[in-house]
Formats: sequence, structure tokens, C-alpha cells
Amino acid sequence: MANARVTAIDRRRTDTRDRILDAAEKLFSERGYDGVSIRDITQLAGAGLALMTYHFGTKDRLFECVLERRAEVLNRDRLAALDAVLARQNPTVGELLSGFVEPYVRYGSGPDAGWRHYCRLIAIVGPTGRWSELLGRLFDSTAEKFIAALTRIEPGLDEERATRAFLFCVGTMVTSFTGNPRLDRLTKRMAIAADLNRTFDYLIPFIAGGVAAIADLAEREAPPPSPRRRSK
Amino acid sequence: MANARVTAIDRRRTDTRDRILDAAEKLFSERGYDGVSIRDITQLAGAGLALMTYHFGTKDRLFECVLERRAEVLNRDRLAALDAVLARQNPTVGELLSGFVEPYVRYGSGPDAGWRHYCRLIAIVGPTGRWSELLGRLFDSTAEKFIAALTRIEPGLDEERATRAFLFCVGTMVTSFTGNPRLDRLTKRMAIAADLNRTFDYLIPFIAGGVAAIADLAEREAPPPSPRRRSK
DNA sequence: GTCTATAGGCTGATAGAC
DNA sequence: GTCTATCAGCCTATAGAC
Repeated sequence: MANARVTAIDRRRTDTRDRILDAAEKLFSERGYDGVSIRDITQLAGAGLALMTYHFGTKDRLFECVLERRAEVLNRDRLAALDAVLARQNPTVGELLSGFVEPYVRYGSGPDAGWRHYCRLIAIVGPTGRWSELLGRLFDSTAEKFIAALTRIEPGLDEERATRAFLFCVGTMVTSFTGNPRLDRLTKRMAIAADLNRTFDYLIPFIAGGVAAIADLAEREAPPPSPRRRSK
Repeated sequence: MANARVTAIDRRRTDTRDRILDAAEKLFSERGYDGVSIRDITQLAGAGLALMTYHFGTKDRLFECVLERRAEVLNRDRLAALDAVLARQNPTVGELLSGFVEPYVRYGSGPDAGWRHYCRLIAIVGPTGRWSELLGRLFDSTAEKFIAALTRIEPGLDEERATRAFLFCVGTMVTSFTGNPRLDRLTKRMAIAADLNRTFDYLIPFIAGGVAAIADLAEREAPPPSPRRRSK
């Protein structure tokens, strides 16, 4: 009996906490951090205003918890894809990048609205710079592994070039998934921005071609510090 | 005498109006629309709170005026570069894209702080979607001309593919110029995000290689009128 | 054109009852 | 855990003196 009650209380607590996270995730992804008030969030969550403070302390901390909640899952999927790619005989840059992008696209266009909001939130929050430290803490470790793999698969990329190329890829990826209505306008509705899977079919060739171009650039250059590469 | 006084008044008016625009441009580019109050702006501009209302009416309208102020100059430079590229014998995709990106980079990394703020503002404001209509009104006309030129220079690109490729390029461009500290972190300061000119040296090959990859993709496929590609 | 003063409402965060 | 009530301060926008 006592156990049953505790369980019920715990579940209720968890439910409310998650409902607040869900509401925050949705609203932050639509209007950004400063465009949403705690009142908006708790109201959408069907909870009293004070419950945000009770569960998260401050609005800042709530935002961090939203970003933290799904980061580990995203990293796990990406790293699993990385392992799978590296286990192949001759992995290509396109396969490697696809391993990084595909989980993001899959969650970002899948049936779970929370995940869709989360992926969009990451996309709009990165460029502001305000949460750079948080995003780095959550995603830099995985990014480093992909960058290291890039330098191994593509000999034309040293660490700086691989990092630059990787960040170009990430930038292209996130801006492609904000559901930009500009694509609809400029193609006169021949393409629909909301069709992320179709965008994915173009995104991978684009970023793979971009990375290859940077690798070729490096090979044509004279090796500035050490002559580890043949000229011409 | 009367003329001199009117001139003086006009100049003072213009000065204050421009000072408010400058302050708004700077603060909006740092914290986004909702992260800045009218008080912040007028205080930085050294003007009373009510002067924003007098000169611009509402905060929304002020924001629009900030974005409008330099758009025409940017479009003019880009279109001039487009004409120059198309006047050549065999213009390349890289030259065309460079004509679009170079003015943005030049202003965004030049000596004029206002222009640097403006370019950063464009970068952080696009992904939110909130100002999509305004941005479209300001920049879509120029974008359409570059997309049309892409389809002419690169026969592998039909209108949809050219538009998709172009928007990938724009996304890569803007995210590269938010001064992302992640580049500094991940390269252990081998690269500095603030060095936009150096980033430019990698950006052009990256996006040119990406566009070429999409063009090659198109050429390997069945021609446009025929069976539509499955969207996974 | 520019100012001060202020209206009317929303903000993040807290106190205390239950 | 959850609520209502409330704080002190900030918000956009306006009124009216100069």
C-alpha cells in the first residue's frame, strides 16, 4: 500500500515534469528562448506556474534540461552508425556523413512530435551563440569522433580541414531542417521544405561533394608545415 | 536663415534615427529580436525611449527598417558580380557562387561595424522563420537570378535542383559567419572562427563541390519529365 | 525632435497553504 | 507536488510639456 502510493506519486511527478519539458521543447523550438515565457510553458503543460521552479529552478535550467533530454539518444545513434561505417571495407565520406545526418533526419521527420521539435530547436538555437557552451558539452564529443574518422577515411583532410568541412556539413544540415518556406516559394511549390526525406536525398551528395572538394584542395596545395604529402 | 535651420534640424533628425538603427542592428545581432528591449536600444543610441516610437512606430517596424537599410546595397553588389560572371566566356559554378558570397563576406568581415552586425543579424534571423516573409521580400528577387544563372551554367541542374543547391549554399554561408566558437574549440584554436576571410577560402570550394555533386547526381538519373525519384 | 512621466500588462521568481 | 497569491521589476506604447 505504501509502495503503491509512492509509485503513484512518483509517476505523477514524472508525468508533470515531462509534460513541462514537452511544452518547453515545443514552444522554444517555435519562438526561441526569449520568445517564450514560463507562463506560456506551464499553461500548455496544464500545470501551475510555480511547478517550473519546483522541478527545474530557473528558466535557464529548464532550457538546458530540454536540450539534455534527448542528446544522449542522438549521440548513441550517431556513434552506432559511425562504428558500422568504420567496420566496412572501404567506407566512403558519404557513408560517414550519412551516419551523422541520418539519425537527426529520422527523428526530425519521424512520428514523434517531441523529437521533431527537438531537432528544430537545435537548428534555431545553434547560430545564436548563446548556448554554445551547452551545445558543445552535449555534442562536441561525438563531433570529434566523426572528425577523426574523416581524417582517416579521406587522406586529403588534416585536422583543421576536417573540422572546417564537418562544421560546414552541420551548418548545411541544420539550416535544411528548419522547414524554411523559402524553398517552397523559390521553387513555386515544386519542392516542399517539410518533405525532409527528399531534402535528405540531396543533402548527402551536397555535403559529400563539398568535403571531397576541400580534400582535393588540400592535395593540390603545397604542404605548409611538413612535407608529408607529395607535391602536384 | 530659415533654410539653414531646417537643414540643421533635418540633420539632427537623421542622425538620431540612424543612431537608433545602428544600436538596434548591433543589439539584435547579438541577442535576437526578443532578447532586446526598446530601452536597451534607445539607451545605447543615447536617445529617449519615446524616440523609437516617433521614428519607427513599433519595435517590429524598427526591426524591419534595420533589415531593409542595407539590403539594397547587398543586392546591388551581388547582381553586379552576377553580371560580371555571366559576361565571361565560360563562367564556372564556383565563380557564380563566389559572386553571391563575396559581398556578404566582404561586408561581414570589413571595417564597418554596422555592416558586420547586419551580416550576423541575417545569419541568426533566417532560421527562426519569424521574418521569412520580410527576408523573402528583400532577397528573393536576387536569389532567383542566381538560381536561373545556375541552371544555365550547369546543365545538370533543373530549377528544383538549382534551388535546393542554392539554398544549401546560403545555409552553409550564413552558419559559417556567426562566429561560431565551436570551430575554435574543435580545432584547439588551430582555426579561428572570427577569421572570416580564411573561412571564405574553404567555403567556396565546399559549396561549389556540393553543387557539382548535385548536378552529377541529376545527370546520372532519368531525365526530368520521366519517373519521379522515390523519396525513401 | 526630444524629453519625462506614466499607463497597463507581462516577466521570472518566491511564499505559504494544502 | 501542486496550487494561489504576490513581489519587484521590466515590457511596449502613449501623452503631453518644451
